[in-house]
Amino acid sequence: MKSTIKISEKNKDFFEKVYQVVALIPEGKVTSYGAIGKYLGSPRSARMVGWAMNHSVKTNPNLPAHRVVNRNGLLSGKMHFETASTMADKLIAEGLLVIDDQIQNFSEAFWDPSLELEL
DNA sequence: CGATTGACACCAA
DNA sequence: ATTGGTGCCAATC
Repeated sequence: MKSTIKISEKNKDFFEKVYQVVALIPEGKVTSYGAIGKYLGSPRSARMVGWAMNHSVKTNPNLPAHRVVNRNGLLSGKMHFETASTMADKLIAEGLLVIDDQIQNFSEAFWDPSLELEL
């Protein structure tokens, strides 16, 4: 069943939307920057999503940013966490298969907001 | 204000 | 299939 989130119009900032989507990522699932950007209407603004995440660590430390990886399912931003192993460790703890900072079952663990969520 | 950087993605060769 | 180059938008220097 679709969550039907519907990002409130109160979210005026692009970053807020990113935070919202990331916060809605179910445990054991992951998504990509491009998917989030696409969901927000800017499929080419993946870098922006990454930028938002970078700040999210300081602004929203509770945000499950470890569930956001690049298009390849690679834990590109693991170095931005408390420790370089925090990201992979959390993903593994959630049931994901992460080897060498690479999500093995990325295909089945992939969670596309554009598909799972209703705009 | 101009140039460079950044947790990326996509197209072309 | 792999590698290289270009585009995205905002922030920081």
